[in-house]
Amino acid sequence: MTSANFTAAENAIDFGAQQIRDALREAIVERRLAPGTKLSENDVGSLFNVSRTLVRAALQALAYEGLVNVEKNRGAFVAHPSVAEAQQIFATRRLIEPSVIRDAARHIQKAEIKDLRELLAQEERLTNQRGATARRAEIKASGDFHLAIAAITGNAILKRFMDELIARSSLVIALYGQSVISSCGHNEHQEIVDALEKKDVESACALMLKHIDHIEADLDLRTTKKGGDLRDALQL
Amino acid sequence: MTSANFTAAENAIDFGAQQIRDALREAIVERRLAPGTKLSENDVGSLFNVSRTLVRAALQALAYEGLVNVEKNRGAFVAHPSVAEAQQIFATRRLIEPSVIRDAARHIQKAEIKDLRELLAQEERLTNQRGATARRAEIKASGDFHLAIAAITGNAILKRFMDELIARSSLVIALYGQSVISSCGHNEHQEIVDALEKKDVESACALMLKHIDHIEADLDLRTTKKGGDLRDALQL
DNA sequence: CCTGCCTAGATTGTATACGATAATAGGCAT
DNA sequence: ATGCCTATTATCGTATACAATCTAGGCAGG
Repeated sequence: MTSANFTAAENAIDFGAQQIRDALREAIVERRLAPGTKLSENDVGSLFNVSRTLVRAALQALAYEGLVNVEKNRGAFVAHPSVAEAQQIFATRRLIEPSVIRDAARHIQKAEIKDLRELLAQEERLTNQRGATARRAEIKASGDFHLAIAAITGNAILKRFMDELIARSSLVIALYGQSVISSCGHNEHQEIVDALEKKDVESACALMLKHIDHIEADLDLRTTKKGGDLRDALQL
Repeated sequence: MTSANFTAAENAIDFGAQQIRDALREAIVERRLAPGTKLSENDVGSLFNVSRTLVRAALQALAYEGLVNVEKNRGAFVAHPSVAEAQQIFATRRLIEPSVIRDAARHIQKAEIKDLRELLAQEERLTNQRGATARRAEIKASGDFHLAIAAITGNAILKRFMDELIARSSLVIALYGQSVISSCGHNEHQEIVDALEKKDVESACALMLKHIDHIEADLDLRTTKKGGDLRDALQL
């Protein structure tokens, strides 16, 4: 095997299915891979210097998470959520996240509040930076905030559900988001942490709901499904 | 390969990964496969007359659902939820299902109430039957009731989350359930449907919460994790 | 010039082959 | 008899090979 001049081989890193999955996942969530992009097994495989076997495993996992669609005999594509899916994703978030933050508010400890504040600081830093990479990092950071709250509950299952919802939200925002101001108003995150610190459970809950509403309000879901498909065809 | 006297070969049905996954899933949920049972790739493959490739795909998917654990270089085993996991599963159900039934209560229509009543009738029929197969069908039916409610919301994502929670609940009940009376009190299901029919959202919500509490109360989670592993070793 | 069919190439679906790792059994020393 | 070590075996991890399917481009007919 030509282990000479490939970056992957240079670094001598051996990629497993898990790492491929994570790498693709991150690329999708940070929107470096546009929705609809085809993920050819060969191409991805040669990128990571692994056989199609591992790539397939990674793609199947991502398909289960809803981040890619695998069409039989056609291949895997970065998911392209329909308007209906987008609505369901946010409807689910509205159902779950208030419960999550209630649970988190009960369990939260000082160290965890400090961690959240650090995340906020990181977000602010990125907001003030400019450039594409900073924007991408900001997207991820704003999602990570919601995930950090889910992590506080100590409930691994809930955390995984949130992982999925946040990842898919990122796709929806990529497709239907209007303002460039990525996903989350940073201030709202801050207000939520303030409420958590005061152990004001109801406020935190209400703020979270309003926050989700704001995110969704920034979407343009009026587009008819047909129009979406047409645009899709043009993009491909 | 002795392709002569296997039922799979006789029926000449071609199994795909999806069908293998579903078959295993059903077997696990109906508790025909005890928690801890090893699912060897070779064995499963020869059972379905397919190569390990497809079996692996199915097992990976089930692993993602939390129904099997895959241990590196050791194989896949029917999941054996710890007490902590069991608590998380039910904690998550308590968080989500009230929201689900609230959403369902809003969207529900007459035809769907009728469908639910049919499910109840089916449950009752099975309760009155005796025999192992009837018990297994009853287990599945009682879970299907919760899934049917989730389906009413029309939210595919929520439905999938519930699929996972119900399936894993079945495992937990298999491990820690005390009374033989499987999982759900049938009466409670009926009361919930009654409340739904009256559009009494709050009652339905409260009943559901109480119902989940009852299911969990029937568990014996005092068992130390160590004891569980010991029993596991004996069962194998 | 456009439309429909047909062949060639590319891509996925599945099976198999080989290498790596962990479980197991047997022998040896204590 | 017991405990440790080693050789064997079985199972998993990954790559590759072959079959099936889809896509694209060209050619003939209208």
